Amino acid sequence: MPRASRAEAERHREQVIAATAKLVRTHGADKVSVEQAMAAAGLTHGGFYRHFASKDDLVAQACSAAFAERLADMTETPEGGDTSGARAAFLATYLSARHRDNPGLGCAAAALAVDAAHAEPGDPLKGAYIEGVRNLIDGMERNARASGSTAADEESVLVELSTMVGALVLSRACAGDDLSDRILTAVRDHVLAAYEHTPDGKDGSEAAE
Amino acid sequence: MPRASRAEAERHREQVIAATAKLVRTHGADKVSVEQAMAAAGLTHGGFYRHFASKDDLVAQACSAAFAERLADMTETPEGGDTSGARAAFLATYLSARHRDNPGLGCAAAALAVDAAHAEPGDPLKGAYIEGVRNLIDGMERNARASGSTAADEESVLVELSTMVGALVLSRACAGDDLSDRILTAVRDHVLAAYEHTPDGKDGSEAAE
DNA sequence: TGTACATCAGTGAACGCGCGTTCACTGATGTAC
DNA sequence: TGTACATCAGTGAACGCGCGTTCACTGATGTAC
Repeated sequence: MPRASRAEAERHREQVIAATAKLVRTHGADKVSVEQAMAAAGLTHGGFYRHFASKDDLVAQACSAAFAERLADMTETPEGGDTSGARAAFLATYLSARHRDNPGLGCAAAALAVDAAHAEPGDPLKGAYIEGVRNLIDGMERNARASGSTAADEESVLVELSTMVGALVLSRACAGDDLSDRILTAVRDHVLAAYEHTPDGKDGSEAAE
Repeated sequence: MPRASRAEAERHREQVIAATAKLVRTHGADKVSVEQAMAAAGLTHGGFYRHFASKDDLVAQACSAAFAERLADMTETPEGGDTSGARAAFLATYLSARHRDNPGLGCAAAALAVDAAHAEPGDPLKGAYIEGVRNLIDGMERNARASGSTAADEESVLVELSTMVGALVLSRACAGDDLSDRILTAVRDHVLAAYEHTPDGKDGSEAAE
């Protein structure tokens, strides 16, 4: 494959970013090699630098892409029609065993938090992560307001996000042990219970995909 | 230094573990080299395998040591005499900028969660982490009961731990940005407010070191 | 208590490996006429 | 529309580096007598 058309090259670039977005959430930024990322688009590693300035550049773009995936999911759901149960369903899905066991398709804020924390101030990953979290918080606030929740202020959203991210991160770290499910269940019950006391709150505990 | 006495060798081993417990929380398990760990005891890397079976072995021991440090802190505080404000002080300290900015001296559950999540089932780090979290949860339950809290059941403790770990992890990932402080403050206010409604709850928001 | 010897903590060089990055090269794509 | 040429996406080998691990060696420590 000595020369691809521009359209093909662009598709390759997108494939590499999408694959890296998944790999990076599953294994961590340092465990994904340039070779693996390129192989995901059927390419060898040599052509990497025609697409990206550096590995850090790719990782940052993959981080943004991972956040964007989830944001698309979040804003999609309410379009279905019924907005009342959507939020409960979102929470139940977030705190499901399926989400715990598939970090590659899941929340970037949880999966990349430690990579972002270890990134130096100048690292593009840090910027991409912070922007992603900002957008995520905005999305949660909008959804909370749309569903008529009483807890739509920033503080409530920050607490809720912290609780959910913490539960997911801890349950992944304890995966394989009883404790992992107990954390997920306890937090899911707690967060959902808070919404049964809300105007149009519904029990969505079995609404996960 | 061609041969140290047994007592010296044992002290060296402890120094290496203690230093690694700090390094691993600050930079992540993969970013700490055998050479760095040994240098912390003034040694060269060659003698490493007289102390540890492998790097993974050292990391697992460092993980256990990191959890043990924190548990010692937790059980120490109430001895001071006044148990009522101790828990609020612990929470405020946990959610302080100081804790965020010094992961090397801080909570192992938060700092090592992602490393533990990436560890394979057989990896000794995973076992050490899970045991550490178990002990931490037990300690929190005991403290909650000792302070007469109404939320001393396992479920409440799991929710509280998730919230605190999530807030710390997110605030570290966003360090340098406004958002980082906002997360810490929001969650600190929220968690402390929960204790003002408790029998002997006191406002400990400024009790942090 | 002294002596002779075995043990073993620590050294420093070397190994093999995987990684990010660079580079000369290839040949189809894209463009200028 | 065709031709001639420049561009540049992708290849594969090579680089330098840091890492975990191994090993022959050193010489003080620990022990047996």
